[in-house]
Amino acid sequence: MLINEACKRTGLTKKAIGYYVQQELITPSVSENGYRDYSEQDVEALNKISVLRGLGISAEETGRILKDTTNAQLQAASVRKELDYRRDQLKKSMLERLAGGEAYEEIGAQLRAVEQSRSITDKLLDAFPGWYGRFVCLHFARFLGEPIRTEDQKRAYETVLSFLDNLPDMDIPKDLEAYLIESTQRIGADAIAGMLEATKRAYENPDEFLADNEEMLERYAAYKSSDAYRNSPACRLLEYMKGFNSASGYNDVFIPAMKRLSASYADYYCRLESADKKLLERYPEREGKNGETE
Amino acid sequence: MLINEACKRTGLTKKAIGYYVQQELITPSVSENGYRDYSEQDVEALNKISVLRGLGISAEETGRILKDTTNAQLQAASVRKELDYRRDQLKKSMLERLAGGEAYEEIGAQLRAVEQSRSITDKLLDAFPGWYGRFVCLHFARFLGEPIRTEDQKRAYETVLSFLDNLPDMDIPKDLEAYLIESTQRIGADAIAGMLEATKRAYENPDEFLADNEEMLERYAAYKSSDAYRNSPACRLLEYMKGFNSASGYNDVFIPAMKRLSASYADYYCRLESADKKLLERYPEREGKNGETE
DNA sequence: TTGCTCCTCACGTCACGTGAGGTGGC
DNA sequence: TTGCTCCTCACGTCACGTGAGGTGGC
Repeated sequence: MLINEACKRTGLTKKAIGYYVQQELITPSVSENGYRDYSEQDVEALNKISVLRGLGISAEETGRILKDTTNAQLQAASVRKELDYRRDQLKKSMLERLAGGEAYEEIGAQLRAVEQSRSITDKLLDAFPGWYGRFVCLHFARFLGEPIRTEDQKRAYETVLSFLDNLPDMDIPKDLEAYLIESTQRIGADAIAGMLEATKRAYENPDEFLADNEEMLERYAAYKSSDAYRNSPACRLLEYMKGFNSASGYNDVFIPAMKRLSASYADYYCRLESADKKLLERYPEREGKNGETE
Repeated sequence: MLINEACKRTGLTKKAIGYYVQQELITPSVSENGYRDYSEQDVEALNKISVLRGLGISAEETGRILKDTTNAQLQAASVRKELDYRRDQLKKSMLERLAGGEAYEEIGAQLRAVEQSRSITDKLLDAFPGWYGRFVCLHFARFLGEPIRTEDQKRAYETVLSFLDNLPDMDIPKDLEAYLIESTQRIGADAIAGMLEATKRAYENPDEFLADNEEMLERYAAYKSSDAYRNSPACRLLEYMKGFNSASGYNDVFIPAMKRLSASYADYYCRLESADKKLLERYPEREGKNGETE
């Protein structure tokens, strides 16, 4: 079909469609007279593009999402938006307070904290693949709300940024990476937030958690020491990541810097350690369930 | 001071400052050698600009806010952001659902509803001055979440848009407009949302409301029939608006179209009418407390 | 021929970023 | 002279919008 019909069927303008063609989000065939011929698949893709663009996703990321057969890209976009959204929520309340008479300086300081948090979470999401990146990103986002006040925090912030900038590619074996992405492609931001909440309750009341979930923990411990687990990709992935976290400096550089940067993270880490100790007393064969993401 | 120092003191880049100078958000003096000389006031303004831009306000609107001695512009920006924020909240959940496997078509329909709601609230905010615009805007925003499904709704939507586009300037007498803006410049989006909530509770349970607030209503009725009220700018403003709402077609065109556009608004209107009737029975001298904004 | 569609430039928008090339002050 | 700062100008970015001018099909 010609462009006018494609416009009618998608609600897009000629210019917009032209732009997507130029950016190669779609590649309609060209007839002899030079007119472009849009197929049904093109229209379908254009409708998706229209929705994704309307949801605030860039043309480039839209392109990646359309090409992606897993939905890892869509999940990543969703997490990015989730974080954007939280930041906008904070910004909106800042504007509200500004309109209510609060000083520009105070708001400015909080605004800087928000931007700093953003650069860290953005880099985290890029640094780690698939669901793991989404998890780490949302996990640390919770501790990055405080403005930087001391010189030590500033240095810690710089350390974190340069660590993430220089982090080598994880280079997960292809089969394990495929396993990671496929097995977790349905786990969205909401589900991750729920898991983080559950973990939080667990480490805040470790005794209660141990009592309430005894059966589940028993089964988990049994599974962890079974042969089926030891041969599973999940186990190999975990081993691989532990290795990466030691070798890359994640454990020795990144985590300590995060503790210096964020008092709330330091506090969390401390509680987690003591909760983990209790868990180890009960189940000595396992070694730190949450240890992998600290 | 020279531009480099202005950069240090504000955290802005040379190019950004240059842009604000070009857009005349600040107008530093120029020395003989052609160098610009930034004053303390310029730095102060630049710091404000930096905050407002960081909060997502456009350079143009930032300029209006800086020039405005009342804070009507800042309040309007805050309301606009409040609505943006709500839309983004909806969009974020749509993206989440898309990532969770929901169909593009369904999400697309909801997205169109969001955009339609946006064009109406934007026009409302522009059409009415000061606090009144903010109030009307947030008021109607509550009823504009539903997608347009029928032809009749589509026509009603077009009617609403063209009504708002062709609405004549309210042309409030200068003294009344100044009164309106000044007396309400501290009422932000949060406060308005609270008032709308309270009104909602009142019309949903009119009997309870009448019983619980008897004293207040008595005083209000007494005030309304006092000479002090009749000579107040508040009274004249109300009279003026009633006249405008009759003459402009607000009552006869806009409100009926809104009822056809939004079932939830029609429902609200109906409840409001019956609640108002009860109020009139009790306090016959008054004529529709909420009538002014329907 | 007329009216409509398609095409390809080219320039505009918004809020800057990134040089290039030239000048001024120490 | 060197190194640093300031200036203006031009072009790039992102996702298109708005014509202009030319061609093609009925």
